[in-house]
Amino acid sequence: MERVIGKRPYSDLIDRLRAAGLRPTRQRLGLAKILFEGPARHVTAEMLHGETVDEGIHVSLATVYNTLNQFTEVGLLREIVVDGERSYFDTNTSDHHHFYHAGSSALEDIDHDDVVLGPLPAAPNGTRITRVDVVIRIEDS
Amino acid sequence: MERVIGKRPYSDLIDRLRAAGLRPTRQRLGLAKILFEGPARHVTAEMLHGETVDEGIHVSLATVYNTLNQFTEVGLLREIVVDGERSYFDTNTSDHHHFYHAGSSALEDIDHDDVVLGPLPAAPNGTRITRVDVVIRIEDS
DNA sequence: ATTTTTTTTAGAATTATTATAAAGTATTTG
DNA sequence: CAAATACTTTATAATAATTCTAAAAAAAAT
Repeated sequence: MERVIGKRPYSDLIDRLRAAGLRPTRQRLGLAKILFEGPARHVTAEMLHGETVDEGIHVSLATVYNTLNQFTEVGLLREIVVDGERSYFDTNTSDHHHFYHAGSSALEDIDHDDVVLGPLPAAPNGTRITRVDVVIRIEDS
Repeated sequence: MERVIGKRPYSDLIDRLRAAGLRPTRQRLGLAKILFEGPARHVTAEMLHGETVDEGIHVSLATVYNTLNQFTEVGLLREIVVDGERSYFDTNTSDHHHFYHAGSSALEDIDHDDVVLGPLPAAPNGTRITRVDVVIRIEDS
């Protein structure tokens, strides 16, 4: 994530939110900063909320949920479901797959090209395929 | 002991539960009958509980959850996670994949051989692969 | 600056599931 | 078989993740 020296620190994020039709509010900017600075990552609402507390940003848990859902709707995040308990949001929105560590519930990205799929079966009548998820479950050996 | 085929209606299920180390109680037998008679299917706890009510069997929801978990532990069922809200249990315990219909939340089995996977990426150090799930998400077109 | 629209928030509500502990049933033992 | 033991079921409470509500706050439009 390159940052141009001399620019106002949030201007990239402001533009990004505006482009997505979301008002660049204090809380959305704070969350976007945490999410999109640094390398790609996987967060839950609870994790993200914890980080806002650590940083002294005041954002309610409800807003964290709202924001994660909105960011997902506009394509800034991708929602991943691996176990039934909680939802993960992936800042890597490209087409890719996941390792799921059953013990720690941690996710790890697998590059799209590292999983080779043959031709997919035909979708049932009246439907079309919108996404293919491959989850490779791993355990400590 | 000789067993007369077709004599006692529950004897197969009783044997199956016993073999799995589970006492063949009235409620477990009732649930097993619903689950394992007829073709393979995908159920949630709520669905299965609804069916017991329809059949006039009295089984509490807690027991339905307990039983689904126990059946899964002993390999009589396979748990499938596709969206975060609820867990599905699949009476087809063979290695296979799924279509997930986003609109109706319905699952459909895909035969193992209908999804061809190339060589898998190496599991991270200290871990081993225990399962690979392919979920093909479909929507009405 | 005023109005309008959108957003945030605290807290209540919902949903799926698991825990608890008392009562019931199955199995084992004598 | 009956008594003792072990396992199950159940109603209910508890938990956890997430969404809803409606009032207050902030952003954008006028």
